[in-house]
Amino acid sequence: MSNIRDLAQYSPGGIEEKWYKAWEADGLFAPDETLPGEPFVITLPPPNVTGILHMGHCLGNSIQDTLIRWARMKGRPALWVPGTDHASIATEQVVSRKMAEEGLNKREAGREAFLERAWDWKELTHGRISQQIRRLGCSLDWDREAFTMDEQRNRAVIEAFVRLKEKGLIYRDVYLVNWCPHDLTAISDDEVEHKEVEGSLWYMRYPFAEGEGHVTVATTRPETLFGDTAVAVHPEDPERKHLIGKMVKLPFTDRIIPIIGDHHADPEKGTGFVKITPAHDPNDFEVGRRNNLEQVICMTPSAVMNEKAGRFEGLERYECREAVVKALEEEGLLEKIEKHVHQVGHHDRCGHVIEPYLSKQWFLKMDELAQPAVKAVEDGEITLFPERWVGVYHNWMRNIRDWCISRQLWWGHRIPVWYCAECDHDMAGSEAPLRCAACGCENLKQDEDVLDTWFSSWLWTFSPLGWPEKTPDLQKYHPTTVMVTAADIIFFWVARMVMASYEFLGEKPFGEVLFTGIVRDEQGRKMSKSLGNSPDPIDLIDEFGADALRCSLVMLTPTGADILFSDATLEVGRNFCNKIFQATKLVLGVWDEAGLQIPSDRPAPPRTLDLGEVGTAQQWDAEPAACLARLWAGVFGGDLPVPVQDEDLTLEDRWILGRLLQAAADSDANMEKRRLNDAAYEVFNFFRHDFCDWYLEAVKPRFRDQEMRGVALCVAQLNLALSYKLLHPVMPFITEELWSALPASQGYLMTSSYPTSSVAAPFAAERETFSAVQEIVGVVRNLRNELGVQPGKRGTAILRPADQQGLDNLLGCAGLVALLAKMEEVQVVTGGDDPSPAGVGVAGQVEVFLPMKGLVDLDKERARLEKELAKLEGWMKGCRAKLGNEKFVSNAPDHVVQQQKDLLAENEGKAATLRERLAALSD
RNA sequence: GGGCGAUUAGCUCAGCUGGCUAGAGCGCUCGCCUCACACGCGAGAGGUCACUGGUUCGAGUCCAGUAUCGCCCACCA
Repeated sequence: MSNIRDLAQYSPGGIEEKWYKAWEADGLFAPDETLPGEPFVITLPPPNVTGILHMGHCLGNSIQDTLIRWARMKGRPALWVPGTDHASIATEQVVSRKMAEEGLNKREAGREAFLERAWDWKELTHGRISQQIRRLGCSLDWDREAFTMDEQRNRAVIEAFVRLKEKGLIYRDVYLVNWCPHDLTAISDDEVEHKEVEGSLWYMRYPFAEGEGHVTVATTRPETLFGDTAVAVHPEDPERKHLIGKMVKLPFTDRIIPIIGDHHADPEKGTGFVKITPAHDPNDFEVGRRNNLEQVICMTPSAVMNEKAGRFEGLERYECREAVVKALEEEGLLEKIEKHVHQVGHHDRCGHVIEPYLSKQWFLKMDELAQPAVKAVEDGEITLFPERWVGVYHNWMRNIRDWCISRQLWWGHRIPVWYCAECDHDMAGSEAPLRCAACGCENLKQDEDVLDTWFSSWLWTFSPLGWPEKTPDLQKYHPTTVMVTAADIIFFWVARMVMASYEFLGEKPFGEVLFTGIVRDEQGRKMSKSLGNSPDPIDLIDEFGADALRCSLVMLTPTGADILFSDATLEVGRNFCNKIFQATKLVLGVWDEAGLQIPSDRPAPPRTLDLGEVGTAQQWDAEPAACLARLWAGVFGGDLPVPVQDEDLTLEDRWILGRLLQAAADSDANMEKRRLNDAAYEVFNFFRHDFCDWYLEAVKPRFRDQEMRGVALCVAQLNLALSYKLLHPVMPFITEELWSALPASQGYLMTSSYPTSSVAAPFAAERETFSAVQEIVGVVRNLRNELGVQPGKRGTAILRPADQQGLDNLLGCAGLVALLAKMEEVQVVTGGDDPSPAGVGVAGQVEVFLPMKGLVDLDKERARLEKELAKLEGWMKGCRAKLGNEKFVSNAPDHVVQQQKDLLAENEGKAATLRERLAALSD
């Protein structure tokens, strides 16, 4: 970026595309198999090909890319496998809707035509989605891209189905399933969303078949009475058990049904009598099985009453409900109506009320599959983060129910089962069999239905790696390292992936699961397409840049909590990008003026960078120049462009190097702990506050000095370079761009080293001195502001340390204090009378005077001092009480006690100064 | 009905193993276009850490309970 000095502000436009293309063209997204480290592998949770990506995807993808880039830089073969999900029912709905908009009907068009449309749609959305992912900067290995319904994945699905069927875990049964009358398909338990609904409880009378009287049953669904085949009472119900065996007449029909005894009936609930509708209620279905009751279906698949409803035939279920209630009332069979709030199941995809419906479906037995999956999490073989999800996971696993895997849809993996037209024998396989294995006839027909979309997703850690073939990828990269996903699909997906991997490969699918929060808008609503409150990430990237978006998302994402998202949060990231840019601009400008030369034939820097090998704290302290040279070689390769002696390294140089190495170590430690937000914040704060606000301000005079600037430039450039390295996983584009602009850099930042460290940061003494300087500068600035000194007015500040050691430390810092506090002169004195009139403050053990030549408003100054003194005294009172408490002194660790003593002494000194000052002012 | 989470400055949230005179960003107030940056710099104001008890020398941090909000699970009498 030769024009870096010409740009007023950082602008990501163009830069992002440029680098993404370059990375891809140079093959940097593929795992570098020459690296010795342990592979780091993620399979991207495949987005649905239903539309475009939303903010939730951006969050998850940013986190994954951050992890992958970090691991890659640390020298591990890093593989991130892209893919998309066919999303059976969701896509089918979208495509049907599109067709409806054109006046077409899915069923009239037919299966083939519909599938053609669906594939077209898939092509379109896939293109859009992969474009979005690229814009975000995700370093996915596109050569390994997979689609849950492509040929390879189809083979995997069929293989899985056939194996499970042969094992006897897949069975077909007539069962009461969750049926969506809108989409006309069965769905799994997990796709049912329970919502609270204000309904009513209707008390209906069923007259005895013989004689007078009736029983009263309470129901929330009067329309299902046409499916009733019994009334149940508890077998030990003393009030009612004598009625068992009697018959009652079902209103509006000519049927009579028995009163039976079944423990499902609760004497305490309702009237104690329960109508039993085996074909329309899950409990009643069980009761019916236990008691061999007839199953009477009284609705069509669309939830319209059928011929069993007599004169109510043809009414939609809710119309029928009203009509039945009215009719009951007219006939005196309605005893009462109560308001009743209850949970009603809705289809999570279309929102329609689920109808429990009797139909023949394929199921997968789950309890056996769940065993190893439970054990893996119990044993810590797989860790879930945040940990609280472990309980949720186990609770589901231990109460697992069989999975209904067939769907009455077209878009999906067609169930690989063929039925014999003669004997109804069924055969599973990857291809159509020639003849029936049972009777030999050749009239075979494939199942019309498709598999639940999650039946392909649950293979996702290994199907993209080539399973069922034993590919090299599968051997090298499975189990994967980490799965990053939102917790709302822990059952649909995460739990099932664990089961599938143990079942088919005998090993875990991943070592850890990282649950992200849900992205919400400013009102706290979940961002969703239906609400229309999710911005198009492309628009945000256009406006703020991908780095800004990623940076804001990662910094805002605490450990798995939901995050509120708004444009304001993006400004943080954008502004930070500009800050990095500006700091670089300053350093490069000075570099150019200095005309320092970097030899072009220097060696390349090593692929890994262990800061501990560069120097321990002791080595840095003893021979800083040598350590600096090693750090330079580790980051840039080759030698420092200027000779550096130990004494060339100033206080601020040593301080910033110490802080830099500390930030690097902390940042990596936080990445290891998956506290990405802390890692990002660490560098953010280091760069913005330590490096820009203090270091760059402190070295500006040296930057203007021909003799001095060489060393400062080297230190500054190292700080920039290491900051880029630390920030690259989160903000890949701007860091790559600025890295390439550094005179000393070589190669791609993306595949350069990420610093690691296990040693303490150096320059402890210098860091202490510098923070004393910071405190003094703070006090001077505060005095200037509080006393209303004009900004342009540079006066004299007088520092009076408490002791000789303080004096020695400070003598060399006077210039630095003057520079940073914008004073003409800073004097360091011992003893003597207080300068007066002057503003007074205390920084640690140092008294700070700002002589004001009669300009001070005495009342204002007194008030200021009193306020400060009061605050101090309040604290000291508490502290003395603590130190006076024998138990504290004997029980608390020594360093804590000592720390309190030191603080007290310091504050007592401060208070004394303030009191003296107050007394002087009162004279 | 069962379970989980949240409750800290006006707003959004950090605060990981108890030692904090409780932090950040945004917003607000005051002063600055200081030769990298107004997407900026400097200085401030602002909090009984939801409530009640307990453990402890010491609790925002641990325990018990209460309240409010949110989420998940559960067979819709």
